[in-house]
Amino acid sequence: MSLRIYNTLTGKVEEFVPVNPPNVLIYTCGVTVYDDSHVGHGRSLIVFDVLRRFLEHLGYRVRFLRNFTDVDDKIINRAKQECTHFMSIANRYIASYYLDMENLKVKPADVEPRVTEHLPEIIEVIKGLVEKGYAYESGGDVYFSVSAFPEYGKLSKRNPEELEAGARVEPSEKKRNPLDFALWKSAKAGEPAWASPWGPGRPGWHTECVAMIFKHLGETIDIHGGGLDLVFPHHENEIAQAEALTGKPFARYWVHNGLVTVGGQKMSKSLGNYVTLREINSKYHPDILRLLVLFTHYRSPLDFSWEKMEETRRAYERLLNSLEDLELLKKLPNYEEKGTHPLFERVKSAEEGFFQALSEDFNTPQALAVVYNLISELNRVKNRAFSEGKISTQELQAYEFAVNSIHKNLKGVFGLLEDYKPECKVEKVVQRELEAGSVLDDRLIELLVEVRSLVRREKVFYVADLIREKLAELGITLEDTPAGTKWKRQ
RNA sequence: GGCAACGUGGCCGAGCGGCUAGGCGAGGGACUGCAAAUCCCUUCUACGGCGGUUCAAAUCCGCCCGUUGCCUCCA
Repeated sequence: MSLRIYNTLTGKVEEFVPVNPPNVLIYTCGVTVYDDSHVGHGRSLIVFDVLRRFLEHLGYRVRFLRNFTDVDDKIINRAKQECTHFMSIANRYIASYYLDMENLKVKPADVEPRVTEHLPEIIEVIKGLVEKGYAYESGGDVYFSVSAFPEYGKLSKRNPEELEAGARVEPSEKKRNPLDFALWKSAKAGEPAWASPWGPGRPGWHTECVAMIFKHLGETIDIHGGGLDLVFPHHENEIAQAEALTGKPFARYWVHNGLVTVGGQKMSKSLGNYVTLREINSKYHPDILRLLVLFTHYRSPLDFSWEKMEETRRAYERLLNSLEDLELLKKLPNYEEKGTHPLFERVKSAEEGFFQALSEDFNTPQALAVVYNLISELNRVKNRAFSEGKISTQELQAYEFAVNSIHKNLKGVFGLLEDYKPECKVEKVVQRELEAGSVLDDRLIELLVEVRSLVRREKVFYVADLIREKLAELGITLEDTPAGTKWKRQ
């Protein structure tokens, strides 16, 4: 099995062929650490986390980089506001970011480089560009000369003349051409600065990624990713610098995820319509956001709402119910049946369909549709077994096979159900804020459930209903099935 | 203004030349002591509009309408 994926550079879905298989080099633009991350960042992180897991599943040896921009205007401004050093702002939000990643179950990158740790490399890149005539020094700043790089605009499908006509590029007397962009900014008073051949200053926005990629991955990488909003100018400018310097393709596949919107508008700090990952995490299990993200194709816009979070939560619980009910089915009386159960074949073809969907431009919604079809099938089996009050050994084995298959793939590739264990209760997975020190520990609930089963058998239903009602008030839901009573925390 | 993308059933959301997406919701039924969970059925001509290509178009082409993104920092 292979992967076909949309390449922003060519505008087509292409066969994925790494430069040096089985190695795959991936770089994604990380965050600028001046504030908490929001759902928009979360989507990007989840998308590339799953893409990486899928490539690993395909047998590739993935080397994955995600950077931190830990010095820029916003960080400096924030530091000024708080009368503190810019590094303490950066460190604070890097710590915050790591906590979000851990909550979201996003695998750490192999290298997570910071701009401030790569000044020599960045200066090297700029020096090289100046020497080759692609960049010029002007009043302590260094600018990349867009006109020196004829292919400028090839990623974002723009041509420089049109961009100039747009006239929204801020004019600067230091620039020769309004499209030229800063590689090095001379330091103003009170700003962080590093020594350079052009005087004290700090790097521009785009060079850091180039320098870090050269250092940790090489001159040509396989996949360069990020949000759609980075295509221009950021990625365009990265290409210009990197390819001007090396004369080699910088990245073979440019992969961009669609943006998160709220009420149709882009989620952003400036509009104030953002929801932080921290808030999501305080209200929902991380799997819910992950599932929400994966229910939409990675290139489409995703409109976030709390209603949608609720819908997704219900869809998630439906999934868990079917997996968990394996334990109930095991309690039913068994009987022998001839031959192998057809469900075995269905599971195998579902698994095939799952990966088939992913290999065609990473179609996670399609893959989930396959999973949910299988879930429906399992529920039909379950329904029949419950109504007959028994299950054949073969069928039970097939059900277990299905549960294991779903669990394995959703966990390994989608990063879902990381902390799901068949013998543990669903609510432990879904429940976010378990009251600390609750007196309602599992053994106590099980005792009540047992007592209730007893009175039900004696048909003293008002007592049974009372127990169920009172437990419900305490957030414990009971469900009676032919194989016994199932309980969960709400 | 320029450059892109998108417009699918009650809502969300795949599909991108012929074949059931899927999720959520709503109504009816089965099961159940009652609930819940689950299953089955239903939700009529689902594919922005108008033309065109084709034996066949949601799917390709053209025009129009609408929404959004990028053009400034942004995942």
